[in-house]
Amino acid sequence: MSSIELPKTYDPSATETDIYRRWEQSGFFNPDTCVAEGVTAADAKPFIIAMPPPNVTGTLHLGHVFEHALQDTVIRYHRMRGRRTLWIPGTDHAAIATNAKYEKILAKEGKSRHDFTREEYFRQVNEFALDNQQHILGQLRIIGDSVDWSRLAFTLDEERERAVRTAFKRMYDEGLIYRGNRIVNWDPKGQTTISDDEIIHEETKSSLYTFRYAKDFPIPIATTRPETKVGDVAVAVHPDDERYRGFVGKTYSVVFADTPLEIRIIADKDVDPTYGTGAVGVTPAHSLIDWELAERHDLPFKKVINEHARMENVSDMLNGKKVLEARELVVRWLKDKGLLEKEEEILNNISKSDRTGGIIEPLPKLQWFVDVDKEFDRKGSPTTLKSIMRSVVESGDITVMPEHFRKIYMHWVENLRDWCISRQILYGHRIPVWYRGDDISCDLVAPKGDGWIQDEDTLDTWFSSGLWTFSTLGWPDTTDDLRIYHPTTVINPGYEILTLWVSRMIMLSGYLLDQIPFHTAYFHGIVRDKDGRKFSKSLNNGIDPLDVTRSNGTDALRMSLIVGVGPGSDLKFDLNKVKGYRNFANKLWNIARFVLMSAPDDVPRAPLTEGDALVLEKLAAFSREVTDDMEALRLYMAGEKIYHYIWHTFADDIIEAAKPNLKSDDAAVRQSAQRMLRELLMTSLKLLHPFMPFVTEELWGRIHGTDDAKTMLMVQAWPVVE
RNA sequence: GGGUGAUUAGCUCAGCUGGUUAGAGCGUUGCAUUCACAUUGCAAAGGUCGCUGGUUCGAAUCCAGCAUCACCCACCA
Repeated sequence: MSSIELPKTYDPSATETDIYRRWEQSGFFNPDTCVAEGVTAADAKPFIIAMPPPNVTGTLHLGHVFEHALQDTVIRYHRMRGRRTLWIPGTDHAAIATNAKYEKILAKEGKSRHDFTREEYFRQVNEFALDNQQHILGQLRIIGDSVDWSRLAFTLDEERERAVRTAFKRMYDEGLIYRGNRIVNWDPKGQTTISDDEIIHEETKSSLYTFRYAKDFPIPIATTRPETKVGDVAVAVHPDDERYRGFVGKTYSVVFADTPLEIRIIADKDVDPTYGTGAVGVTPAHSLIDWELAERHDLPFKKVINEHARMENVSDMLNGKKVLEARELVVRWLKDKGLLEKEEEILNNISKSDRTGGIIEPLPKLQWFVDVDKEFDRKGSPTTLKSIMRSVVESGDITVMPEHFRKIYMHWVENLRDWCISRQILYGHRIPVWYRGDDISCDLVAPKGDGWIQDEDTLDTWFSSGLWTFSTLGWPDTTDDLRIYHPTTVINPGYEILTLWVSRMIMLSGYLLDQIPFHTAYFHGIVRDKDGRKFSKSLNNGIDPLDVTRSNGTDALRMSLIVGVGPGSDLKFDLNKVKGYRNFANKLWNIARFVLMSAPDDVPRAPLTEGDALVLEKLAAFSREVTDDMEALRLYMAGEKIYHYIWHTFADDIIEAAKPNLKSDDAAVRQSAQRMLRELLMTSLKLLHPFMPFVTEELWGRIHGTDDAKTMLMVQAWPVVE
């Protein structure tokens, strides 16, 4: 073999694009191709990750690189391990977020969604989304994702639409999806309902007002939202409260803020007699707890706030006023009439929409829900969606990493309420239900005949992503893909979507397939800036990962995000750490340079000296140790160990010790050293490849040639077989 | 109000089921360098492992309590 000359330094920008192209063209990202080409055994154990689909209109941020570095490292390891390895890529239509983004664009042009027909508007948003998709998919290539592009999916494409409608219909037919008039979280800014999990709470100072509806009203009540009190129908007290017992059952007619009210006094044990005045003004239309109270006591409800957060159905004084204005007016009215007994400052939580920041108004609306407590038959015994979600985690069928998220999950499941899945935006999966007069039809397609009108609402984006692990594999058809690749092996999302996404996958996969969606849920944390703050537009502390990649190489960035970051823990992004791994890539480059210069000839059969044999034995033991870490998903450990071995054992100790032997007069000593160093280099490249795929593949190609795709490092056998 | 996690060198973090002088990277200081690599090498300084008790022959590691920080959940009117 002729000697190979390497430049003195490694230049990632000169090689990465070409290497990715070579990987992609080989077809080996697709496990079926690996089997067909004999790279992977046909009966190999499968290993599958369904990528958490990034928002279709998003741009790549460090959080993505972190998440994808973890997944790609795991995927590459298992592929080299000989497993039938599939990483499914895709994007999420992110209904509300995408819709909001597009409406902003329209607003800039002085237009709104009302300027278009529903179909035209949808077409435009979808086109916008798919244009953007190309952008983010290109970025995933830059960071080296070894995903099977032939299985690319989008949560709102035709195949996924069929899956969504099938899932909806099955659940509808079984009574697990129902339409009901209930209090929902209304976002006046986004003009849509949202689920409980899309709400964020912000602690704020508010005033707590204690007052009476009228002079002759016997019980004072307290509230932070006086304007809603025009919707009151009752006052609830604790049944054992001596102060108020005598009034229970009576009804009072009062005129409150010029609005006539009929207030009944009821007793309910949910009322805390020690808080405030021990009496609650009941506003069934604008408070979930009051709605439930009203149902128990058969009270009417009166809606006084509309979808634009303005007052309605009340006195002229308040009608049409915004909620906050109305609050001031009511307080002034109370003061004028001498009805305000106390005003104090308290801390309480304001609910806002996670997506739009709009202040949530609880409103009664006719919406679609998933019933998590309804019993249905599963193999002859009754169960519920909630109990499916509970049991697979409790039993350990699904492993949760780190373990403490299990508790958080279980606690969340215990307190779960029905899931509101209908949204009043146009971009998303339209509810597959049609109405004609009193007739209703739920099916995959519109019913035959004239006059059927489809439900106007669309589905919560998480409903479609909840089907992700199997909608990407051909479900509802019983495909080979589904048989071979489901359940998937690992899912690797951020812990912030444990409830929004992971729980829904468990629910829907459990119900529709009677399978868990994945065996292990490995949650990662959040990438923060140097000072531990979240990256945000308002702080202007954003870092474009592609800038980091350009100057340091993708490998260095990936490695800096993996080493030393345990499951579930947040990490502070540190450019110096990236630079450290850029230096490491260069160090490896020079190790290879030295080895190829000192051992230009491949002498695999040269007899080993005792010392060199010992080095290789230690290397084998080290490889086994690293393999254990990889199997247990301790990437942060494995990465650090490999780094340390290559730099401080291989380079600092072994190479230095070998130098005299390479110059020895004894040919046997020389050849032994040459063989030992070459084996060390090849094994090091293999061990490091999952973490730093580009530089290792580049070196491998320079040593072994690039003519035959099968010689690529990506598909070489891992140093430890079993 | 309930819950979870964190607290180890100047900084960022490892330290699994308790066992000899507590580790890494970065940073700092000193020295070296025509030798594969200055994107380098060698060496050094630097920690009473948040606090208080307990269990133990022995605890950064287990238990209890406390403190500070962060996060999650919750419709207290």
